[in-house]
Amino acid sequence: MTTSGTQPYHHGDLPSALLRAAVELLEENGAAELSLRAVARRAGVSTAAPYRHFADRDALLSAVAAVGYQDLANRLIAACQSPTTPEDLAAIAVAYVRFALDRPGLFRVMFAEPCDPTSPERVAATEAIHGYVKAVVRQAFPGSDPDSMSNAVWALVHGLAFLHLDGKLDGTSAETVADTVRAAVFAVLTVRQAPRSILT
Amino acid sequence: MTTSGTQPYHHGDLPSALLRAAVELLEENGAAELSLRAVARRAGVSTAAPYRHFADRDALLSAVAAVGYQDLANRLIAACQSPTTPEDLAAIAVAYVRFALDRPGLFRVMFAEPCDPTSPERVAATEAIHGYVKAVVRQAFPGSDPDSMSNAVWALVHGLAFLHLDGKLDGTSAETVADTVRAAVFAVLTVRQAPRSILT
DNA sequence: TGTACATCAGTGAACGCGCGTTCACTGATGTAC
DNA sequence: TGTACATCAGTGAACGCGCGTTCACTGATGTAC
Repeated sequence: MTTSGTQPYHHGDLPSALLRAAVELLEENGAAELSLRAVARRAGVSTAAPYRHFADRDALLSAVAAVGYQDLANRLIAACQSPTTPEDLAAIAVAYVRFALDRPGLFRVMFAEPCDPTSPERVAATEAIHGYVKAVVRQAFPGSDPDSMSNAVWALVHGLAFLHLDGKLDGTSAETVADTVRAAVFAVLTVRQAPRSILT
Repeated sequence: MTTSGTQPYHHGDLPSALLRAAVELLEENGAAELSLRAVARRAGVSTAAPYRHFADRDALLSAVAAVGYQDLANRLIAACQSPTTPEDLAAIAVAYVRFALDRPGLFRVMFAEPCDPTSPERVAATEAIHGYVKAVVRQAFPGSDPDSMSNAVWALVHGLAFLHLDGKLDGTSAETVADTVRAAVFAVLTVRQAPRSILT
C-alpha cells in the first residue's frame, strides 16, 4: 500500500501520501489514536517531514477528518441518489452505519476528535452532510419541519452507528447490522403502527 | 474537592477516592483522556498506589465507566419514572443529552473507550440501560416491536447526545439543546403529521 | 546551451515530556497469645 | 493488658517508551542570465 521501492528524493506528493498513511493506520488500529510519528513512518519519511505541509498534529487530523467526510458523503450518495420510499431511507441509514463499522478509526476521528470546530474544511464538511440529510428529509417527509426532522434522522443514524461501534448492539455480521438498522428505521417510520403507508 | 489536609497514612478508602478523582478530572478536561498518574496525583497519593486496587489503567477506566452508567441510569429515572406521554419521553431524552453535555469526559469514557466489553460490570450496566429503554418503549409504544423500537429510541437519543457533544448541533445554551432534542423527538413521533395523537 | 544561485522539500539528531508499570521498601494495623 | 509478628496499603525512585516539536543541515529542483 505504501509507495515502496525507490522513492525520488523529493517525494512528489507528500501531503496526500501522509493523508493516505493516516487513513490506513486508522483503519488498521480501529482506534482513534494517531501519532504524527507513526504517520511519517508509514509514509516512509522522516519524523520532521510532515511539518513541511501541516502546521501541527491537529492540522493533519483535521485534514484526515475532511477526507473522511468526503468519503462518507460519497458513500451516502452512492447508496441512493434521491430517496423517496422507506426502503430508500433505510438503505442510506445502512450505508452510514456500514461506513462507521468499516472504518471505525476514521469515523471516530471525524466525530470524537476535539479538534478545532472552526476549521473551514471541517465546517464545510459538516454542512455538506447536514445539507444532504436535510434534502433527503425534505423529499421523504414533505410535511415535517425540515430542521427538526433532519436532526432526528441524522441523530438516529449516528446513534445506531456509535452504538454498534461500541458494541452496545449486536454487530457480529454485516447482515445482522443491516437488519438491525433497517428494523430501527422502519420502527420509527411506523410509530404505533400508523394505519397507512407513511411515505409516498 | 480533593480530600486535602492531613490524611491518615493509610488512606481509608482509596478505591473510591481514585474513582472520584478520575471523574473530577474527566469533568474538568472535557476530553476522554485520563492517565493513571494524573488520577493518583489528584487523589494525593503516589504513582504506584492505584496498583494496590486496580490491576491496570483499563481496570480503573472500566470502574469509572460503571460509575458513569449508574449515574446516567439515576438521571434518567429521576427525569421520569413511568413515561406515557410524548412529553415524558422528551423529558427523558433531554435528561440523556444533558448528562452527556454536563459530563462529556465521563460520557466519552463510557462509550468510546475500546475497553473490555466482556467486563461484567460493563455488561451489567449496558443491560440496565437497555432494559430501562425497553421498558419505557413497551409502555409508550405497546404496538411496536419492542426490540427494534427500543434500539431506535436509544439510538436517536444517543445520536443527539453525540452530535451535540461534537458541536454538530447548536449547543450554546441548555435551553437551545433541550428545545432541539424535544423538537427532534416530536418530529419522529409525529412523522408525516400523523392525523391522530400517536401516543395514549 | 551552460552555469550560478535561490528555493524548498526532506533529513536526522536532539529537546523535554508524561506516560504505564515495577520494585524493594516502610510504616501502620490488627491479631494471637 | 502487653508484646511479637504477619499483613497489607502506600512510598518513591527507577525502567523504558513513544510522543510532538525544533533545528541546523543537505541535496534536488528550477529559474535567470
